[in-house]
Amino acid sequence: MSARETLIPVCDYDLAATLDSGQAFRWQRRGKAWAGVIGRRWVRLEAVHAGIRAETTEPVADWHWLTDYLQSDVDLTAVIQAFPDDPPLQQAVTACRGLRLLRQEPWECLASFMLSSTKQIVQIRQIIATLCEQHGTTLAVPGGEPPAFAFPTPAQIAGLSEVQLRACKMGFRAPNLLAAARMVAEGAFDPERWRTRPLAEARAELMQLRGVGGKIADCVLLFAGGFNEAFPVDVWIKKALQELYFPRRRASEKRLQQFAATHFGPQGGYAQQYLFHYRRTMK
DNA sequence: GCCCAGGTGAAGC
DNA sequence: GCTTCACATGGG
Repeated sequence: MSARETLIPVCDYDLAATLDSGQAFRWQRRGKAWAGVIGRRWVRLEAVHAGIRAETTEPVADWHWLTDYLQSDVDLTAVIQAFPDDPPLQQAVTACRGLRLLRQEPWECLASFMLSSTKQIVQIRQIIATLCEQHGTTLAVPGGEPPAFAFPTPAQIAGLSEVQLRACKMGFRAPNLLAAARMVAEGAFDPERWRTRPLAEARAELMQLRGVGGKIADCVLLFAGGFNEAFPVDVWIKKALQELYFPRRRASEKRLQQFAATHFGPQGGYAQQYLFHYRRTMK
């Protein structure tokens, strides 16, 4: 049975917080719903009482691509029970209950976070929107919807010049993205193979790319690879850790990194997302 | 104008 | 080892 719509039954899922939390950059609010692109499909999502209502352009027989992206089968209670039992984290969990991690497509996630360095989230969204509009494949959308575009493939980006990429306002990040796209297009880097390796190896593999350091690698490991123990340390997390866990004395960069890597356990990536969202939206 | 942004890499002590 | 700086661009 194919249909253009479905209901994904799920509870404890804050769709708005999840889609707007800075882990993915392509979701647009449309009233009570959200419009976006997953792979080569346009999608509209809306939180309803029984779960998440989804609508696509063409009829769909198997919705696994969407439930996998949304990670709607994850038992959030079990994830949160694996968190360390400390007051700051419990406070963030209480405030942001229902916040989830998505499972994104590896190339789009890698490229997106390569464009994220020292940019505000609103600006990252703008750069990526421009990149997709100018260089991504146009997708079919329902009547009345504005045009939608796929994220440009490695081959599409590899065929561009640095000047064309800089025209998307990505500045000094342009040569790094171009080099990565060319490596993928030439077969010198597989944007998916790292997911099958142990975390440390996968992280090292990603960090071979110029412009990918520890933080961006951790974002890709977490948001596209399902490495839930990955804990990206960015400026917001540094503020959160400093204020919540070291309020008396200033903690060094190294101390914060050490704490981040050891305190939060196997579901540290979820904990990171709660602390990140809490610090960014609650104060 | 000024400071900062989901950083990284290279150069300087 | 650790600290400082350049790198584009735009928001607040």
